[in-house]
Amino acid sequence: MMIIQVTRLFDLNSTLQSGQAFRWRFSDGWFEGVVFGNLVNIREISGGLEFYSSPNDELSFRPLLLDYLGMAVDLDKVYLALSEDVILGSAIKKYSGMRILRQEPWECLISFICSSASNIPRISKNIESICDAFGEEIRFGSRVRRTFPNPEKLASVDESSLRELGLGYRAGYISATAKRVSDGEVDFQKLSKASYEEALDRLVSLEGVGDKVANCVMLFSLDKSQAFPVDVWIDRALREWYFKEERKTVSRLGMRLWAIDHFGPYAGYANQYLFHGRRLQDRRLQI
DNA sequence: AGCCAGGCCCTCC
DNA sequence: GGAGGGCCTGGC
Repeated sequence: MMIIQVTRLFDLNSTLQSGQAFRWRFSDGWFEGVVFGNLVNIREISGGLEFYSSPNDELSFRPLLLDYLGMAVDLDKVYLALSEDVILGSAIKKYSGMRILRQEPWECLISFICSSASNIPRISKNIESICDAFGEEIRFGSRVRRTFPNPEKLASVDESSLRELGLGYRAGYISATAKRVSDGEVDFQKLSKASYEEALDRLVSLEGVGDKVANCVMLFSLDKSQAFPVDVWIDRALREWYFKEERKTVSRLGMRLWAIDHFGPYAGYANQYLFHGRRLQDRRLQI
């Protein structure tokens, strides 16, 4: 067990339950998840975080965890840049401390390929099934979870066995993308350093990856804070809160271009707050 | 029963 | 270039 003192603004709940990542489970006041090959239990305590990790010891895992949680970013600076926008200002106040995760790109990519025409419970189930079938076991006391399988592993299984997991038509996309990634066609390290446009071009060349999915991957795993994924929720939020007067309909691509221009280098944070706010406004949200 | 979902891809205009 | 239909599966 280890306790981390956190002086920075942070809210674990909204960070882990705002649809960015799909392997966190909440029970008895703790979140349990699998990141960087570790089974992790974490909870927020006053003034900080308490966590367990396995198989790595907490001392060596701590920097990875903080990085994953997006703790390197100065949220006050982000808020300062965004809060001129009145609508965002109130969302920021409401969900203060919600951070953008920095996830592992490969898992993030496949997760959002799975997200197409789906919903969070199903996506979570799909990802967990993939791990159960092809990942490697990790134990922590009596708890057992499995890692997310690497590109080589997923490239080696055939599409039909993915379909059997209930992935539907996404199985073909996953299979094709896994092959291209394991062939070395995509270098996530490189994409993380590349420009937004360069990374976008590369990602949308993959099967099952369009503008929305690519922007999710860039925002949640490739350090592109201006990335602005436009899904149905953002579509609604912008239409209702920003384009109320507009007569003609704006396309999703148009929305993304507008948003990056309007919100600037932290458009991705704006996206996350708008997304979260608009979803919570609906009753029947499935967390 | 039939529609629609955290989209993408293909076809056709 | 952009609108429209099809696509797996599950839930209402």
